[in-house]
Amino acid sequence: MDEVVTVRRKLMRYETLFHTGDDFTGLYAIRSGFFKTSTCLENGREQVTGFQMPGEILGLDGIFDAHHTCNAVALQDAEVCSLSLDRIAEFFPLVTGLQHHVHKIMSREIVREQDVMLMLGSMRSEERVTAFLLNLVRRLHAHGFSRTEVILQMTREEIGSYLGMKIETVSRIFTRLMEQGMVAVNQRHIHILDPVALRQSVGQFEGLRAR
Amino acid sequence: MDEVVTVRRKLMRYETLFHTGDDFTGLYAIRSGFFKTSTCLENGREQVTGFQMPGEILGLDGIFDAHHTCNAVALQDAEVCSLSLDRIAEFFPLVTGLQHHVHKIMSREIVREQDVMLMLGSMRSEERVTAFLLNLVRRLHAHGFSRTEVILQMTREEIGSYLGMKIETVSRIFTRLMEQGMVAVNQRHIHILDPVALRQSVGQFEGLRAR
DNA sequence: CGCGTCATTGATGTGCATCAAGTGGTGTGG
DNA sequence: CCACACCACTTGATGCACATCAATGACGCG
Repeated sequence: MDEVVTVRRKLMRYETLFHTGDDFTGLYAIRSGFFKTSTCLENGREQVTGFQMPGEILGLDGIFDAHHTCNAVALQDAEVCSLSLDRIAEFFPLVTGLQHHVHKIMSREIVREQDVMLMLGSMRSEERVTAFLLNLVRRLHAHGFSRTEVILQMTREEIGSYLGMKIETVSRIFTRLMEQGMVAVNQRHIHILDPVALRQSVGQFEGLRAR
Repeated sequence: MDEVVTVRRKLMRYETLFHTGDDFTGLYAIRSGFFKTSTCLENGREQVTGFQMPGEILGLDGIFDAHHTCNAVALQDAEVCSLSLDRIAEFFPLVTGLQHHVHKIMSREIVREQDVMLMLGSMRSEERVTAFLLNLVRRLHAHGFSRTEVILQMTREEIGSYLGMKIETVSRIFTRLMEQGMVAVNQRHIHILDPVALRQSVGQFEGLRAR
């Protein structure tokens, strides 16, 4: 895989990796740091479309018409590797299965977004927040972090924008979960106290495929 | 492209093309007929994740872990072509750009789902229905159908499931749009009377990228 | 016709948004 | 070191959009 890495790039907190409308030049593998993607609505407000962490891929949206359709912003100081699709294609005859790997990454993205659609379409707000938290700790744990402690890299506003609810509602739900003893919340520091109860509170969706 | 078509298959109305959990064998290009994709929630209810029409591709969700994660059901008698990804890969050295074409299709799917997420996360229900209608006629028009007349292939229930609202709300919004003179609704026959007003009623989202 | 499915319409309830005020942590300048 | 401002966040009061519950209507089919 190192063969297709063209450039490394460091970003400072709040620096933008690419903007909506930028020419697509290739994908980005996150080596360190935490990102958000968002799109700008007409009225100037932004809607967060996803959060990405080390080990994940950014930029798949730009392949379609060679332009990006969202903004990608680092929420922490971060480092990424540029991957050129051309290089991947070039190496394909040699590295059988690499092409297939790209398909898998894209398919996973499609499936994941279907899960978010499901969540937005049919969960109540408390279920969305718990699903969000559980998804976050699972992905972090997959990369070696704690499965009970999270330090959120995003504001309540960004969480709300992603989950389709207002900042006040996010806040109220955090306090409610705290009152029920499921989590301990202190600023952006979240301690998962009762993962079983959390999963139950996601309700009929606890069966959502883990990824 | 004909080279990668392995099999044609005819389906009757309400017949299932693939189920959740089925082994992934390849993609399907819709030649005729109208499909829905859905996933089953724990309690047995279903959530519709998309509608597909001739010229579109089904099955991208199955690439990730070689199993499908949703059901695809024909809403009309339909015909599809099976496309084997292996065959595509096999032909890749010969047909340069075909691989890239697959990437584009997958990227478009990712971008489209981001739009649905946006819609579910930040539109009110009247905006969702109008956005849904406009999206439908645009896609149909792209395939040679009228841009003012639609015959819905799905029930109100399925529309509601897709848009994240209840059947009664869907119904009320259709009558409201009719009262405002934007559309004429007769059962599943929809006549777009005032596309300009419809687009305005989508509000700040009229700028959503057309695809 | 009588039944089943799908859709419409009305009455009522509730979850979340909205509006508004207050808290606490952090940084800055006097 | 404190006063002040600023920001992210919390908390409370009120309103509205949509869900829920219930009844009725329209169409197709045996």
